[in-house]
Amino acid sequence: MAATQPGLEIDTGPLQGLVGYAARRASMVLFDSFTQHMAALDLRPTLFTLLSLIGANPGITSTQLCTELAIQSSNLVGLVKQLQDRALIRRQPHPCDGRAMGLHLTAAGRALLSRASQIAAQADRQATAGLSEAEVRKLLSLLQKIHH
Amino acid sequence: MAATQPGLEIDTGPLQGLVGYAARRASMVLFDSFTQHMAALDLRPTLFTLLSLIGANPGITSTQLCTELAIQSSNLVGLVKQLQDRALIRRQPHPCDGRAMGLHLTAAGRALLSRASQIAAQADRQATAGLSEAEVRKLLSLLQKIHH
DNA sequence: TATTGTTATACTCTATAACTATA
DNA sequence: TATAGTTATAGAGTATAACAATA
Repeated sequence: MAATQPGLEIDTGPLQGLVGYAARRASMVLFDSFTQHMAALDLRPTLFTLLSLIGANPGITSTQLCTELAIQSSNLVGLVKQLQDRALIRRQPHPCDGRAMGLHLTAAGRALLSRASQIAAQADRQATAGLSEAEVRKLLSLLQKIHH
Repeated sequence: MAATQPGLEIDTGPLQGLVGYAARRASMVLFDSFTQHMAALDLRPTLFTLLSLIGANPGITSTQLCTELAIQSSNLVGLVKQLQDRALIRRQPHPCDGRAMGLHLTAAGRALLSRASQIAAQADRQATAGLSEAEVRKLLSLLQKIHH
């Protein structure tokens, strides 16, 4: 007999009531949906996030991105380099701070972001297909309350 | 003048309406709270999850854990080894499948899980302190709808 | 043949420390 | 002295492929 009996229910024990566990599992579902939908554009969630923020905030600096996304500046370097190597962004000296570089989308970056935004919205809708529109809005609002 | 002006608002652009982005950011807050509260017990979220599932399902196998948590079996090996090295679990031959090993908590594992469960609940409450009890229940329900 | 568990490997993400150039 | 950005490095998390033992 096989050890794994498909019908057997697993008790999640003390994990059941934890928002942290539920949020992590839901994030995995959303992440998988995003990755599958975005495969053709070769954009991981992190790169899409960066592209979105640079697109919406032309001239934003690495430090500002780090603060907004709560990531370490040392970890941002490679990500920005990837976007630059793919010619999706360009770096310009900051007008009033010689240490900083402002980040801007290229035309290719704008085009990719436009397509990627639509795909990300589709991936999001698919992963939340079991929820009504009102539930999605409520969920967004509750998650944002935790973040801010 | 510094490039980063603290008062300047960042536009999150197309990320604003994405449940995936909101869930990831909320997960980060919950993860940080968990890590801080659990530092004394030296339990990462993953190890706590494993300990919880083994505690609630004595004799559970690696394959069952992998299915439940949606992780690869090759990645589970090291995690189980850590728990075993810390004498929190023991492995017993499965009664009716010579290939499988049933996982069980030791007395030390039960004691640690008991303390850790309380701390995890505290961490969860702190990260969701901005929500009412009804909102937390609603949030849990919506997140679980996405997962299942 | 299929499944359980394992090793090896590689890529991503994350965290820390040390460094440079400029403010 | 503090800040913007970089390099190097190490620890987790995650993915695939290949394998031995057993079903």
